[in-house]
Amino acid sequence: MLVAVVAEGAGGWLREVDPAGAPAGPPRRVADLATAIAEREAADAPRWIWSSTTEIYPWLLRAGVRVARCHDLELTEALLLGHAGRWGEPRSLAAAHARLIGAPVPADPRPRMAQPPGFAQGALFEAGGVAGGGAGTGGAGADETPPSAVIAVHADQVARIAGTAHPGRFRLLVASESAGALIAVEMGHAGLPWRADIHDDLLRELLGPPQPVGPPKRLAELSAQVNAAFGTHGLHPDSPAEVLRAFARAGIDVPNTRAWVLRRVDHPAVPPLLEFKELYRIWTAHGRAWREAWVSGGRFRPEYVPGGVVSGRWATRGGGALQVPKVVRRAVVADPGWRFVVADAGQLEPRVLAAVSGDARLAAAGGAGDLYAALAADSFGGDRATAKVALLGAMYGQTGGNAVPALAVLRQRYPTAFAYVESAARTGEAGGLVRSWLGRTCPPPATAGRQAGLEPAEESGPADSRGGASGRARGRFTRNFVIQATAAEWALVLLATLRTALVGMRAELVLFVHDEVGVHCPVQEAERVAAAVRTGAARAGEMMFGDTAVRFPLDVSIVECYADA
DNA sequence: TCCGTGTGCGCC
DNA sequence: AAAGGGCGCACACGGA
Repeated sequence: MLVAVVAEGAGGWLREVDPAGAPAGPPRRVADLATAIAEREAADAPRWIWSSTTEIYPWLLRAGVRVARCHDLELTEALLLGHAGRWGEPRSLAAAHARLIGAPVPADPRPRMAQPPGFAQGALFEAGGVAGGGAGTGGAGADETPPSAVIAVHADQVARIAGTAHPGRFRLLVASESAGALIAVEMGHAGLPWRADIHDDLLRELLGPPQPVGPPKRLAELSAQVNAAFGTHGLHPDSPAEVLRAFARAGIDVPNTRAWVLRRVDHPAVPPLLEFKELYRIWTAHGRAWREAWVSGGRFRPEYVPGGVVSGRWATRGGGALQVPKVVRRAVVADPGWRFVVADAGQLEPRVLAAVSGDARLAAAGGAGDLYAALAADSFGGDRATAKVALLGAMYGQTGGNAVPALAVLRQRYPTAFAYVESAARTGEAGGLVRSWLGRTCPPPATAGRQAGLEPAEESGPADSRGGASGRARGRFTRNFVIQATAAEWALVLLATLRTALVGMRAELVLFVHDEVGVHCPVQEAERVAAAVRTGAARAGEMMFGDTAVRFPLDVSIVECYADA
């Protein structure tokens, strides 16, 4: 069953909807929306249709209400607009409804910086003007009684989904995207356990004791060593311009000061410079200031943004939760008597390539525990490293360097898989659109390929098909998109499946980094959680690709500290 | 002083 | 000749 919902102050409106999207009962006004949703959830757990999980669900969670399923109209609208090649059009409920009735389409509101507790609800959830201020709508036609806009847009989306290239897959995409939105809010609500005392010890160990003024001791020492090596005073090692000038004075010409460039430079300033860069990074990006901003009550609470990346990967708004340096993960420690179950999907992207391309030979390799080893045994004379470079090169668009002979082997031995990524690249170079397995669509060149900025008067279209730099860049982008976006879908399906499996346990999802999930649970539940995550991975493969030889093995560990995973 | 851009590195 | 995809974040820099 489906129930459309719209908030209005602390209350709201509910109305049953049938699978085709038509109203299946009268609209019902409730004074206490959270309680009404909780009661209905306990009764038969319908799929809730609402404008935006990000807006409504934090408020429900704070009221102690969890839901099993939803249909997020905004996220779905974005997926459908993208599928139709209309990237960038407003996707709010108000905009979708305006398009539907031929009214002027309002722009999407700017993403807010942060959401303080008790953020106003009300007008957020209904299309502009439709709610009409609640009680005042008595004189309007019945069709405009809330949640009429929610119902109308949902019905329209159901119809548009049916018109996509693979409706069954697209439905799975919409369901997992919506589930991901629920999970993102729940993860932000739960937070990642974070031990401030260990974090402090770690910072002191790496950076030395804090100084009354300026950087910690170790950083000051390294800075002095760099200056001594250059014969300078007051040079700031984090200033690329100053470092470049210093190298130039020493007769060393480097294009930039990136670590991998400096590593090949023979000069006494290089070792302390490299160490400085590494530690300075930790001090500025994950030091005390960071912790005071993002860690509270023993939990790191970033804000996740599902679908924040065009490929469908999540992003974060503040806190950098997807880039916590490995050394800093020592501060992520389970509560007493609890554990982390951390699962990492190994070799996910090459396995996805094997599955989506339907290359039987590559799929056979993908049925093994180590895909690269199987690939090496099959076609590279047992040379695993070369096999890996070749496959990664094919997926990222590398065509030169050491990988050339290996790529030729790949092309000859796995022509179907090779053709899959080559086709995606050619489509992108010609200005076309490519899609993930479930139907997420890449942005058009006007949006995505702006980097090189060489575009003359002709905007989109096959302007670059003859091979300009920006055309090739877009080819690499679309080549990778079909893989990365499908891998993101697999991870999302796994996450949604796992979430359902955890219902009834005390276990909580607390971590999701592209192809890695983490669950915080009592030690007694750890084995059950580990089994659930393995089952989830197998289910995700089946739900996405049906009967395929490709396996998606997980590396699962049960640890007290995230750094040990 | 403010703010947009560039640089460089963290993660996958 | 070589040629790598996607992000977030903090700082330095430089123009307004």
